[in-house]
Amino acid sequence: MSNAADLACLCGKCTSCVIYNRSVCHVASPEAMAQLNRISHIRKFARGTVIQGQGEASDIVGNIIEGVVKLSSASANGDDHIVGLLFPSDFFGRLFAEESRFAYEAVTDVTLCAMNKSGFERFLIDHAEVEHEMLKAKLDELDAVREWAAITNGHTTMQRVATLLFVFSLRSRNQHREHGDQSSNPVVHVPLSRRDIADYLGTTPETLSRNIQTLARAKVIRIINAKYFELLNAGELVRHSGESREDLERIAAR
Amino acid sequence: MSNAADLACLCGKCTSCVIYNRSVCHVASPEAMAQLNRISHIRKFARGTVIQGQGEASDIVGNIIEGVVKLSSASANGDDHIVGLLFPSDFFGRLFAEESRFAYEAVTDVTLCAMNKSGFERFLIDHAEVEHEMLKAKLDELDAVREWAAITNGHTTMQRVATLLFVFSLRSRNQHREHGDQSSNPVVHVPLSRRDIADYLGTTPETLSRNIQTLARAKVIRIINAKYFELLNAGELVRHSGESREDLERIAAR
DNA sequence: CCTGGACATTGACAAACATCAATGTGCGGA
DNA sequence: TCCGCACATTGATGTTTGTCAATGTCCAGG
Repeated sequence: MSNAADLACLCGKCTSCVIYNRSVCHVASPEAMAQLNRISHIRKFARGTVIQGQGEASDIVGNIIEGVVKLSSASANGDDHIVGLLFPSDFFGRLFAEESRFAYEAVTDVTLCAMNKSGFERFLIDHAEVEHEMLKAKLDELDAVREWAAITNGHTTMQRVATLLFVFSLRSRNQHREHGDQSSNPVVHVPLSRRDIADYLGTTPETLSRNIQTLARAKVIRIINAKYFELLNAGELVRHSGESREDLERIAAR
Repeated sequence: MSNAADLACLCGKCTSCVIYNRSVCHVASPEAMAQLNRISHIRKFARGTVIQGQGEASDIVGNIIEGVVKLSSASANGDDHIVGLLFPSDFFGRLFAEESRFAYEAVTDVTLCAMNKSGFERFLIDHAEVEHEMLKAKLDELDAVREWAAITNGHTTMQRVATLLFVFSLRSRNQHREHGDQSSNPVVHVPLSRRDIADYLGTTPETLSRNIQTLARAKVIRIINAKYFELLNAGELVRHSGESREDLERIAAR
């Protein structure tokens, strides 16, 4: 069927889940949590796995525990575009629809807290407080998608590249700080291939590469390897993005 | 305060409202409907009015009865982009947030079924069935925004222009048919200025105009005036859009 | 350790697009 | 009705970007 390894739920009580505080689950009552424990199970998907194809029946939903999932749409003429990226604690899948409008693909190895779609839909009927939280999360997501659309739309490729790098630098800040070297420059981890980044930014790998190299030559970043960058001059990166720092921080916070 | 004329609710019972069947209200019970009648009132805004500014406190929500509202975002460097258009039966405003991330502006004269934001939020607590419908609507909207982002992102300006014209032709089909002349070609009404269309498509008025004129020279459309077009060759328009007809119809249905 | 293949980079060129500037057009107010 | 102003169109030009092709680099598997 799928490349996923199905396991029994290993997370014990949801309250000890690593993403509990950031996911919609945190508003669930103890009774609701117990029911969530019953209907959810951990599933792992290897990097590159198409978890759900575009137009396929939507039958699995849940929260991302670990890894990055890309949401993409292929148009009639063949080229596909990434319309969203999902990170740990983001909700995965499409509720209340027969099929998924977009393809979900694991960009890194992914761990999912998965539930049967209709099972979770039934759960929501009895737990309006979770559905309420879901609505709030989706309203936030809607703003974020629109905001990202405004960025990819009217800006130069350089501005989009700078925006993406800076936003990812804010997101990976915590990980970096765990290493304890506050003195050195931040390290930005972008777990996407050049093609995926290009698809996300609405450009080509060639144009993207040229812009990254330009930033490197200008000593704004240093390319450690294809997926890791050292941020040498955050102020310059913000300047290249054409956005205000506050806007960038709001985008990163999502 | 605002340019709006405030009136007592003229729509009588919500069940006779012109957008009742398409709005979230249609799932409300008689009791809920009575309460909606109490907390809502009709407001009218003249073309060009900024109903809610970007970053302003969000205090008014509701349904659009008539007219078109644009949702736009101005970035730090000054240029603004239209990230969405709202049509009759669409929900207006941002629930569960202190301020609005985007500016709402009346593109045509607009009639709104308006409610106080916190009043409607309190209403939703007691009426989970309406909140449930709201969630479904927002999930659909999320798909639509992502789909539109995919279109504006990786396509040429001509493809975006053709897509917009064809989608608007499907939306204004009903209006046209009311005139009774099924024999003649469909008339497409685009109630936006060239600048607004350009902002929506992520291009400039000049490039937009050139593409429209190219379509006219190719006898795909005929320009009646700045906001009305006669559709001479729908098949060719679809071809220029680079999308399949099914995809375009789904986008139009929203 | 070597090798093959996928991925990233670089170069040269053509196409699409934005910009600046000028001209045309239509609508509403005097 | 006429006028003025905002809006739409058209033209000329430079920049950005996509495309095609070649080369370089990194990593996994033998």
